This record gives sequence, structure tokens and C-alpha cells, in this order.
Amino acid sequence: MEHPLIVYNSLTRKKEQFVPLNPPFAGMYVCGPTVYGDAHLGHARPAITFDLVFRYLTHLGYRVRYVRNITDVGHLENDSDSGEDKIGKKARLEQLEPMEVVQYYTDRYHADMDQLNVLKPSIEPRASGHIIEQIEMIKSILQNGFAYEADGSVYFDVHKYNTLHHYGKLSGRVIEQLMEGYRNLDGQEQKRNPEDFALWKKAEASHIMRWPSPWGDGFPGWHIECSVMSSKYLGDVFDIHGGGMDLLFPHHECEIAQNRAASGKDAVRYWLHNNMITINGQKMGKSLGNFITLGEFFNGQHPALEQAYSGATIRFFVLQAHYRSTLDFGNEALKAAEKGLKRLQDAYGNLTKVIPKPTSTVDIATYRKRCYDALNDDFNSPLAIAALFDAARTINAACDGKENLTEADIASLTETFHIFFCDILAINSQKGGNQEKMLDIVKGLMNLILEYRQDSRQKKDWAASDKIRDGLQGLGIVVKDGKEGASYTVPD
RNA sequence: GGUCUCGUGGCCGAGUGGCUAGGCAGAGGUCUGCAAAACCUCCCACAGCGGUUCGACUCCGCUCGAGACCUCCA
Repeated sequence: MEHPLIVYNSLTRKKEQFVPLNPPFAGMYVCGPTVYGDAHLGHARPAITFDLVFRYLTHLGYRVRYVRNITDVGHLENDSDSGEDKIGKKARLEQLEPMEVVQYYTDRYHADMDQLNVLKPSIEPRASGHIIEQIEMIKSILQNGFAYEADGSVYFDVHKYNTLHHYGKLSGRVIEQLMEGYRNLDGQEQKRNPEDFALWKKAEASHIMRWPSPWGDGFPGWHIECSVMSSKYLGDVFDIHGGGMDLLFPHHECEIAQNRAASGKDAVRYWLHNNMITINGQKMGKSLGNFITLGEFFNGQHPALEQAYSGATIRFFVLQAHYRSTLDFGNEALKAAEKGLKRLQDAYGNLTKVIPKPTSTVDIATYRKRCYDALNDDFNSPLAIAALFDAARTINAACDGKENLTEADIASLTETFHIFFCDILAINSQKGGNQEKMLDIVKGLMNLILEYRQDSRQKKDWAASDKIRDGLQGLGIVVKDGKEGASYTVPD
């Protein structure tokens, strides 16, 4: 807390000090998944990025309300589709109720997030649960004169809005440029202008997901839910809004306009955007068909994957890059992350083996300071990780007796790892509480076995000691002989 | 076409006007019954061409290259 937290605000395109509106409270809204398919690596990026933000803000003492929505009302799939919504389409294909599809993929999304050690948000509202509020906000926008009804649909009047406010302030667009880009207005006849966007869409007879409204049966436009759910749970003005860079325009731009048109206020104080994950230099995305689902990463069943990767490895891989940079997928990079993470985990474990010395040869405090400095500078997780690696080297050196650490040093390092490795970056392999007992038993058994092996080794009975080691190896336990006796690890 | 971002060593990726990123891979060494770790050392990169500067990978311009958004997308 000594140093201020600096965040990069997409709205101002500058780094700014983060000062919440109502400290110690902090509000954060992040665009969540549309649950009509399995989450892929691209979905992991914002989830992990804003999980880090959530965890760090909490660590700094803020009382954070983190809202991440579930989009489950279905939106237009593409222009040629003329109105069939994603979830409705999937439902028909699989002969399921739309909400059954939603439930199925929501559950799977949650399971994936658990694997990635992503905390649950404070509130996870569903768009379908906020139809009334969405209708109310559309009414307000209509009343304020920034929208118009046309044949059962309601559209936002971008030109009207732009006479009073700047539509495009977030993405750096001006409306004249936008107008040039919209030459093909096929199937958009009801709109006064092609850059107008839907607040409410009339549902055709074939459209499964539909709700009654003052304008007839229909469904909400694909920007309004976020405006509604963020302001409902965080207030007309709140601190942080996050999401992927690809949502900058038009989604977030429209959110800004909707909130402003409804409440007269700019809702968001800090806009944070994570960059994309690329594969062969190209964005990984559903529409490009070049995505790998998280489930495929976990089980290794994808042609592009040479092996399976754990959730911790994926999380570490993501955090090893700054959230505003693109991150390129590759087996080599994933494997490097896996090994690097193991190195950190081993060092963390080695901390208990270091023999304290009366005097210290290392300045331990710098590691923690470097971690704080890194995260305070726009959540620079790769720098924080680098500091942990340096700390790991020191710990291992101390294990080898090449550096000296005092009792206080060890305690401090343990705490540093606990704070950053476990709590904030959260890249340690999680062990469930129920497994603790079994782990203790295993530890006891292992010590016993290693004692026997030690005996044979003292008798130079290599056959016996090798038999024990090889047998353990067969169980996936690797024995390592060191100066201070034998230790063991269980590689993934 | 418009708006914008980026181009770092074998790979992934930080960062800065002059001072070591870090990880993985590779080379050598220490330790060791063997093995595996660990530790030490090495591998000193910043697309190209100009310009600013005492000095640029870092600032400016241009060229080349890659990408994002403008349509659903994290």
C-alpha cells in the first residue's frame, strides 16, 4: 500500500493513479462469456487478468464488488442469419431448451475457471434475469430522446447522441469516419442511420428466446445488458470496467452511450482492456475457427497440442505476459511455462528445508518490494514473476549452503511467496483441504521408505536402494539425493 | 479505405535515453555410487534506413513486415 496503484485507462490512453470513488469500496464490472459453447484459451485471458485485478485490489485492502455477467439471451449471429440467435440455433440443433444449453455451458465454464484457479466473482448476473431492468433502461433512453421505435424494435440514435456527446470517445473514432465504413445497409431498413444500434429487437416467429415488452415480443440488443447490470449492482458511476480489446468497439462504446443517455452520467471511471491471445500471430477466436478449448488443453486432445497442460500452467503462461500485450500460443512456450512454474513451486517447497543462519548474505526485502512495484505499475505480473524467480534462485542457493538466510529471512520469503505466489498470482497448485490428511499420511510413508533406503545406502546395498528408488519412480515419485539427505517430488 | 497497435537473442516474453529483465532450450563446470535436481559461468538481442542527442534498443521521421478494430468474437 506504500505506493499508489497505477492503471492504464483505455479511455484516456494514459496510466493513471487508481483512486476509487468510495474507498474502501471498489466496483468492477467485466464482460463475461456468452454461454453457447466451450470456453477457449481466449476466454482465459480476461478471466485470469481480472482475477488478478480482483485479487490484488482485495489484497490492497479494498472491499471489491466484482460483477462478471453471463450472456444468455442470445444475440444475432451474423448479418446473413437475419435474426436467428446463437443460443436459439444451438438449441434447435441439439433439441434442447435454450436454458438447458445455457446451463450446460455455464457449468462447464465454471469448471474451467476452477481449473484456472479463477475466483468466483461477487455477483454473476445473467442477462435473462434482467429483462425487466433492460426494458426500463430502454424506456429511459427513449424518454430522453436518444432512441426511436421502428416496427417493434428500438434503436439508439447515434447521431442525436453525438450532437451532445462524443460517440467514439473510447475507441478514438469520430462519427464521420464511421459513416464512411457503413456502406452496406442490407436488412437494416428500419434504422435511421446505419451506425445506429439495437436496444431491443423484434423477435420473428421462429425466434425461440423472446420476452414481452412495450414494443412487442422481442429480445434485448447485445449491448444493453452490460449497461444495465453494471449500473444495477455498482451504481450509475463505478470504478473499473474490464474486457477484451476486441470489445472496445462497438460494445463498450455503446455501453458508454447507453449509460450516458439513460442516467446523464459517464458510468465508468477506469476502462481496462486485455489484449488477445494469438496463434501463429493471428487472434484466437471463435469466428476464425483457430481456437483451442480449455478442456482440450487440460486433456491434450487437440492436433495442435503436443501434450496436456494443467490449469496452473495455463494461468502461469498467461500471467507471464503483461495483460495489454498480445500473447502467442505455442507448445514450446507452454512447456517452458510448465517447467518454470515447477521451478517456482520447488523453490517454495525448499523454503522449509533451508537451515537458518545467524547472519544473512542476501537482501531479502527487495524481492517483495519488486513484486509490489511490479503490480502497482498496471499489474505487471511478468515483472513480479521475474522477482519470484530471483527469489527462487536465492532460496535454492541457501539450500545448497551457498547463501545464508536468517530465521527472519526465511519467514519473510515464506510470506512473500504466500502473498504473491499463492494469493495474488495464485499460480501454486491447489490442494484441496480434504486431501491434506492423505498428504500427511503419504509424507509419513515416504519418510519411512526413504529411511529404509538410507539404511541400504549406508550399507552400500545399491541394489536395494535402487530398487526402492525405481519402484517409487514407477509410482510417479522421483527421489533426489542431496547433501542433507533424500527428498522427493511428484512431477505432473 | 479509415482508426490503432506492435516488430526484442533458438522459443516465450519484460523494460529503459547511458547501468543484469526473467523463464525455457543450448554449452561448460561444481556436486554426486549412478540418476535427478540444485548452484556457478557462457550464449550480451532489440526489423531496416535516416534524424535528434555527448550517448538510443528506448525520442522523431520514413521504409518494410505483422496484427487488431470498423460485423458476432475474450
